[in-house]
Amino acid sequence: WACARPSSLPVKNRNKHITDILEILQKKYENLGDQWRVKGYTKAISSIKNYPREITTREEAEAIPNIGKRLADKIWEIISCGHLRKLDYMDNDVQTALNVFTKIWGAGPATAHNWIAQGLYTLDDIRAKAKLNYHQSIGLKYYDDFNERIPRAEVVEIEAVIREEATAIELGLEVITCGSYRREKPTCGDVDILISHPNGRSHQGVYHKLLRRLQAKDFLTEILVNQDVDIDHQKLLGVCKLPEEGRKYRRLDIIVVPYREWACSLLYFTGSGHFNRSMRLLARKKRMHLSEHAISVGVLRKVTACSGNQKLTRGTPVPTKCEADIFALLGLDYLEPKDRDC
DNA sequence: CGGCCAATACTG
DNA sequence: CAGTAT
DNA sequence: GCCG
Repeated sequence: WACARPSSLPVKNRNKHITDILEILQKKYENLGDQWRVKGYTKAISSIKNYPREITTREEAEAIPNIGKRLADKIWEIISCGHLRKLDYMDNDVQTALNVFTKIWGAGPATAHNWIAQGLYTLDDIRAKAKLNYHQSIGLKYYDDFNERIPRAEVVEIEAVIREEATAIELGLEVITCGSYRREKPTCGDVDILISHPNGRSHQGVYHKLLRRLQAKDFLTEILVNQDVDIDHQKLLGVCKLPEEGRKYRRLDIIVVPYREWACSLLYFTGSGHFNRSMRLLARKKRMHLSEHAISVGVLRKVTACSGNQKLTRGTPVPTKCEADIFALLGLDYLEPKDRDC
């Protein structure tokens, strides 16, 4: 299980000539929205990158975990011909455009294909002719900034602004930056900030005041999604910019949760996404249910032909005070955030 | 074959 | 509902 | 895509 062991030290990839080509194919399937095939490629490419020797035969390839007949054939063609004919049949202009378009926040494979079907191939085409929804218009406006990594030092600055404003509203709030920052990555794609209050009630009302304050000082510049689920749960997907000249616009997520959900929220928003899915599947196998709200035991599921696993009972939520409680319930050794990067 | 690296919320 | 996002 |  990915959630059961820390990510190991990287090994030198002795088959880059193979993985480079497979990654192009994987990208193609990403652009098609074929998530399961992409997962298959991810596992296969990872296995190859961790393989200690240069692969020289088809049999050797097929013996590697997560490499089946189809990938073994492709690998053999790469080894023997130095080339994969399948790539020649790909329309590179289309693939290039898809890669560019799907990096617009709010545009995925379906939208990107629609645009190409309309004869649009460049960001200038999109600016001039595409019909954009609100999310996509913001994604396009800040295209370069959003696709730039955020140095940890800047995440610290952004967090400081939010903590200062939050603390001015209510003393004792917990404000913590999650995501790749908490996993100690050198740079981050966005800033994920989780807010709650240990007394279990003073988080209420903080969200709206915080948004107003951040907007008033022109720090929060755009609101993409404003989820106001109930009095206990709010989530912002927005855009922020530090005040100094030349600062970049950054994607900012703020989540406010009740303190009873602190541990599960912290776990969820720290990720990684892969780690979360792995942990949730393990929970399911153990007849539990893990979400960003809670971990429940005694969940019964019905297995039906058409809709797969459906929950019959919600089970009983187990109180948790920290992430370690969740690991323990699942029978796992605790992993530090930096070791959840898989 | 069907499951897999999930569960949930919003937009249009 | 499909699409996109976390 | 791979796997059982």
